[in-house]
Amino acid sequence: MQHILIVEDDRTIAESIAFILEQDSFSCQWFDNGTDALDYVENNAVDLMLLDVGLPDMSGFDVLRKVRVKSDLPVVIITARDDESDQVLALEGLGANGYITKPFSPRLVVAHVRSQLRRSRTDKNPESKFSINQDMQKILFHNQELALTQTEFKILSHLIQHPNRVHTREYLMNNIWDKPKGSDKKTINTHIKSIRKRLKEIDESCDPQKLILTNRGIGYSLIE
Amino acid sequence: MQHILIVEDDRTIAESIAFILEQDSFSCQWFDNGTDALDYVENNAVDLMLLDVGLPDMSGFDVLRKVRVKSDLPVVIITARDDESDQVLALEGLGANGYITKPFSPRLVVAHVRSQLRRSRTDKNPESKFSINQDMQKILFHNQELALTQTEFKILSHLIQHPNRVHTREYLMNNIWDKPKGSDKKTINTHIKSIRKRLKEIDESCDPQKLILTNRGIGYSLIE
DNA sequence: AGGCGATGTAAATTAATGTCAAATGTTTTA
DNA sequence: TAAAACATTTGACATTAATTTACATCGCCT
Repeated sequence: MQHILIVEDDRTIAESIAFILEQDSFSCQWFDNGTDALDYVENNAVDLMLLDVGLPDMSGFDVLRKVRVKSDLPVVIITARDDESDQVLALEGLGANGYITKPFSPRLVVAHVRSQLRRSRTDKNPESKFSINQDMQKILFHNQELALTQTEFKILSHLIQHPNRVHTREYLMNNIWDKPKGSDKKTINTHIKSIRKRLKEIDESCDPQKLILTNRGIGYSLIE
Repeated sequence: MQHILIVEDDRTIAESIAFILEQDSFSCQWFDNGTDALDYVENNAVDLMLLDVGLPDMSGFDVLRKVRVKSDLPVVIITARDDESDQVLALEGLGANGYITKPFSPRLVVAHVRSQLRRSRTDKNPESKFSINQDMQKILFHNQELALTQTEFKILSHLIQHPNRVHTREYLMNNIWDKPKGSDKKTINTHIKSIRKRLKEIDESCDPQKLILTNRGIGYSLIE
């Protein structure tokens, strides 16, 4: 499932966007200010950011600038000002990926989101060794079913859905399954170990440590 | 040089767009109808298509549909009708990548084009020998991956992000990784040394001492 | 020449992760 | 409901990697 970050200080607007995005099977996280949003982006796997320009603590343009220092995250600007020079600045100067002017229907937002995410999907390797059946809670590896527990399923499917990037232990533990904060970080090691073991069971010749990479000091990542 | 296809039946508009795109060092090809444009797309290397909806022979939406059968070419729709449902259809249903409503300034068109063609910050700074992949916490040097430890990564990415200026040992040690103050300053030498070694491993012919400069008595700086 | 920093090597220290088994929690089943 | 079966968490310990320290030597700059 793809995860959308909504940064918008108008609660009503944010909620209507979130509502329709969730209907379209995106997951959402909402912040009403830039500071919290930037903090969240740093530590969580966000697929796209919807960013209002008029925020209480800082301009959305400043938020975008700060995001762009570190990442290529698709950012779609939402603004009440229909000013062409703002749009040029955002798209060309600051690296925004899309621009929507208020008023807009939530449907239009979804259209922009899908349009932006379509490309990154095609960038991804279509012939992954894995395939996920969310309904059945099953993952196929080389077309063979992996016997995974609940937690293992959650971890592995998250890694598969966001391959080629590092996921910190904190992130996995706090967001993938709801562990109280400050839990023993070694728990995740055990799960990873058993996921690797199960991969090996199916493909004796594979090197599970190269499929699920340990990024020392950071976390784990799945390589495609 | 990137090649833009303009499909627009209004000669004046097409020419003004082409003019400013060419100023921005894109090359352009113009057609005033869908049929010729589709034919051209089939047989030429086009990087992006600017597509008017109102064409004499067929709707721009039909052109887009036909393009999408075969390719993921970025297509930006240009239209005189500011109709939200059209926009939703184009972006979500037909797979358009951008949407501009008339009237618009040529500058805005360029902004959209650039926004669509921008991939990663990697090629934004093509002169730089380095690119940082924050997702994987990896640094590429001449497009080859550097095998860095955490501390080395932190130091080098800091140097890359603030090139051409001197960073004192104290600064690096206190800000990049939290060492207690008054630690042995030679620690940093060892890290720099090993970073240089890894640069040399990738590019035997390079002189790591000129890339990462020692500023005697002060600290280190990365030269671009 | 003298001093500062670079380099190479190595060892000691510290930290992160892997591994295993036992303890705890949860669900299923008889 | 109790026992069994399974899932998850935890802690102890082993293993591996990263970091720091130390020391000998070399070379450059003033």
